[in-house]
Amino acid sequence: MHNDELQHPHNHQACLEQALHIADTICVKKGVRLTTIRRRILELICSSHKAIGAYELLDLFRVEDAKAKPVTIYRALDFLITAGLVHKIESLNAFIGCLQAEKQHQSVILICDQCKNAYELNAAPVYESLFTMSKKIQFKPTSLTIELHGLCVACA
Amino acid sequence: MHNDELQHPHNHQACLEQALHIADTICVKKGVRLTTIRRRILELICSSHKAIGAYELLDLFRVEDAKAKPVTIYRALDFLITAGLVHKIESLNAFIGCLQAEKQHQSVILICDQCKNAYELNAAPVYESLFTMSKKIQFKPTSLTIELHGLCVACA
DNA sequence: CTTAATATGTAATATTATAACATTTCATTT
DNA sequence: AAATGAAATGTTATAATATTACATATTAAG
Ligand SMILES: [Zn+2]
Ligand SMILES: [Zn+2]
Ligand SMILES: [Zn+2]
Ligand SMILES: [Zn+2]
Repeated sequence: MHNDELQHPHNHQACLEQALHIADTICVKKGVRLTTIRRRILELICSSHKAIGAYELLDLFRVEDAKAKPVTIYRALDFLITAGLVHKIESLNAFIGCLQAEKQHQSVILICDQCKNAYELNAAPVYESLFTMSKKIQFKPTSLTIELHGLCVACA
Repeated sequence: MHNDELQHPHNHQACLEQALHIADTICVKKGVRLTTIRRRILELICSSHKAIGAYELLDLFRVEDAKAKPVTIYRALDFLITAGLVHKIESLNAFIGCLQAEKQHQSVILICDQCKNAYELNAAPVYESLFTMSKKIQFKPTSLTIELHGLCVACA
């Protein structure tokens, strides 16, 4: 999966399968359990590149499990985010699957406000620059959120 | 007001007065109305450098107007944010006053997760870098959120 | 003063997220 | 295989954040 594929039609079935396969591998490696529920919710999130909200996810999940509750979704999200398989987009209160969870990455999220597709772009120099700046003022960084809204090439 | 003042004791009364004065000026220049409510809410936000939530703000505002409702706060926030006088910190669902509203600025927000102080640091090169990246993939940026969490020098 | 636009009041509700405690499932030890 | 303890899930309730809709009041302009 390359970044540019996300802006164009692509074989998304393969894209999804890869994400799930990587998730399996990572969870085995980390010794954590990608249970049926967790895996299914990851699958729902990765079923497109659009950012999806927790309650949208709940609606989808309820197709199979009519009496699922919000906390089911939030627990799975918590697990998936901690495992690095999903990212929260703070400015949307929505979630996307990570397509490069297997490797350490320093990414920014680009969000098309028209089509809602969101994807990560590697931006190591940006992180470098920010960490250098914070070092100068003796600020100890722990986590960084970078979200760029706009219009993708397809929607512009 | 210099950035480093925010990490150290400073004359915050002057800091607050300056923020309100700049707000007055900007609203006159823009031909918008900084009403009593709006100005008071800005004053409450700027009463410290800690990020403050809408309902915290409501509690403070209710000391003077016992029957104020959430929408009063959200309307004022909407106005103040549009005017560039306040920024929302997406990763906290909280708000801070902007100390450089009079000039165009490209800033990142540094948030100390211990003391909750949050302040803006100019980071034009970071914006440059991100805009260059997005240009390459023909993404048209409209807005950018950069929030760096960590520990400030006082809390480390 | 009248008018139209803007701001505020008021009530209800939508959306996002977590707390608390019971029960079940799973892996490990005996 | 049974006992144990930890992790996951079920269930109910509620907290926290934010908006909609419509009525009334205030303001600026003609
Ligand atoms: Zn990622
Ligand atoms: Zn788009
Ligand atoms: Zn100050
Ligand atoms: Zn600012």
